[in-house]
Formats: sequence, structure tokens, C-alpha cells
Amino acid sequence: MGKPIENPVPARAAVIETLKARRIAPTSQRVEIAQVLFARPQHLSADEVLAQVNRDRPRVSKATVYNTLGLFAQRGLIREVIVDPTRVFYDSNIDEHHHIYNVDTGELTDVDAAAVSIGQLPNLPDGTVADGIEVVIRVRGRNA
Amino acid sequence: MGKPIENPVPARAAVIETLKARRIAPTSQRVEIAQVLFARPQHLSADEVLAQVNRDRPRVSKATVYNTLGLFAQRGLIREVIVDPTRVFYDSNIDEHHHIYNVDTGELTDVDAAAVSIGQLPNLPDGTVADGIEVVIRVRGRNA
DNA sequence: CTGCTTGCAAAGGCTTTGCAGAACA
DNA sequence: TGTTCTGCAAAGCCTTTGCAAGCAG
Repeated sequence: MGKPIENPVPARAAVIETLKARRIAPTSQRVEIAQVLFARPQHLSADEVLAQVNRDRPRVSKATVYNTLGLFAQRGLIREVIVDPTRVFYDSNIDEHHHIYNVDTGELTDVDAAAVSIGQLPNLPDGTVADGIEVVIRVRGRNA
Repeated sequence: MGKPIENPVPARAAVIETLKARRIAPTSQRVEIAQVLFARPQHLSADEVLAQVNRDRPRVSKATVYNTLGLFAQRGLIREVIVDPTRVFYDSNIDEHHHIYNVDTGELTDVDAAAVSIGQLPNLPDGTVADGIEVVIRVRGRNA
């Protein structure tokens, strides 16, 4: 017979390796959160992550979700997307890309980096170094 | 002698015209707020506007500042800049341009639209229309 | 043991809201 | 007099923090 139920999206072992690679101790809570995030490329608010992680039963507290998302972002595992003044989105896709933000629905859509060509960067203030470029195309419609 | 103190930056009359042009009733509070905003192109948080308007004496309440900034933004008189999860900046310059945001200092700098060339836009989700494009270059340094 | 983690609850900071009184046409 | 606006205070939301208990090495 095949193996019993396994690989609860994505493989726990793979997630643990990812965390270790960034020098993040793979505690059970962090692994749970990472599994939700890396199930697929997506944009989730802290609250959505909290809800998904604890879908069936309590696993991680709110404080830990916030701390962990902050840690992951700081370590470059995920990316913070600031487009909505009411909440921060965490993007599990860290490949260079941009976003379309639907102001009416709150929906966030990816835009391939290649789809938006950016010319030479302007001069940055002295003493500063670029930390990232984000292009946000705001749209409205449908449920306007 | 010259005229007595006048033109408290910018001319009250000009501001009133600007408001009327957008069909905003020029109440004294709105005019006070508009004068602060349009004294020069700048980026201010609601709290900063509140402080400047009431610099010498109470003129406008916090609630009215928030309501008014929201109204001005909605009417296209100013622009909301979402780059910091802790507060919204209001930009009194509505000409097409982008921003450099210093994550460490919270400083916001303008980037001329011409300094960043954007290629053709990607396809927008159906039923939606572009509402604006914002390029944010995050930098860190100096007081890192 | 010693340091890192977690969780609960409280605190915080920004913004919105309810509603009564004021202002204006 | 009807409508719009303002201000105060309370409420709301998302996020952070303080601190004691839990865990891992």
C-alpha cells in the first residue's frame, strides 16, 4: 500500500529546512505558520494567517503570529506589502514583482516585474541605500 | 506705509477658490487646513496637520481634521500616501510623481515622475480601472 | 541552568463614529 | 427651518508590549 496521509502542504521537512537556512529556530509554531504561508504564493494579513493556522484547533497565539510574521519578514522569508492603511499584507512570494491593489475589494494581484519596466533610479538621499522598490497600481471597480 | 500683515500663506482667497472649484464648502476650518497644506508641497500626517493648524491657538478639532483630510483626498485636492503601516501621509502635491521612503527616519522624498520610466501597464483585472500608480523606493540608512 | 519562545492580557497609536449643538442658506 | 458641519468623547482596529511560564540544549 502507499504511505499513509502525509505531506500536509508543503512538506514539513522542507519548511523546516527553509527556516534553518535563514537561521530561524523551527519551533512548532513557526513551522505551522510557515506551512500556511508557503502552501502557495499568496497575500495574507496577520489575522488571516492566525485564522488559517488555527483553523481546526488552537495552535498559535495572536502575539506569536505577529512576532513570527515580523521575524520572517525581517529575515527575508516573506515580504510586507503596505497598500492598505488598515492592515499589513504578507506576501509569501519574494521574487521581484509588483502589485495591483483593488481599493474597493481589498484584493491584491501580482504583476510580474518584467511587465513594468523601471528606468534608472533617481539619486537616493546621501547615506541611504535602496531597500526595495514597490510599484502599486491602484484600481477600483466591480464592487465600487 | 505698506499694507499691514496680510497674506498668511497662501492667500486665503486663493484657497477658498480652490475649495469651491472642487465643490467643497469653504468653512473656516477647511480653509485653515487647506492653508497649511498648500503653504508648499509637503507630506504631512493627520497629526502633523492638526498640530500646525492649532499651532498658536485651537482652531480645528481632531475629528474635523481627519474628516477634512479624507474629504480633500476624495475630492482630489490632496493625495494619500500609504507607505507606513502606522500612519497615512497626505501629499499636497498632486502632480504625478513618486516617493522615496526612508524606513529608518520616516522621511518621505519626492521623485519626479520623469525620473522613473514605467513601461506599458499590465492587464488590469476585468471590470476595474486604474486609479493611480505609485512607485515607492524604500531606503534605509543614516540613522539606521 | 541559561537563553530563546510562547501566550495572555493589557496597553498603545491612529482613525472612525455617535450624536448634540452650531453654522449657514 | 432644513441641511451641512463641527467637536467632544467614546469606541474600534490592528499591532505591540510586559511579563511569567514553558522549552530546548
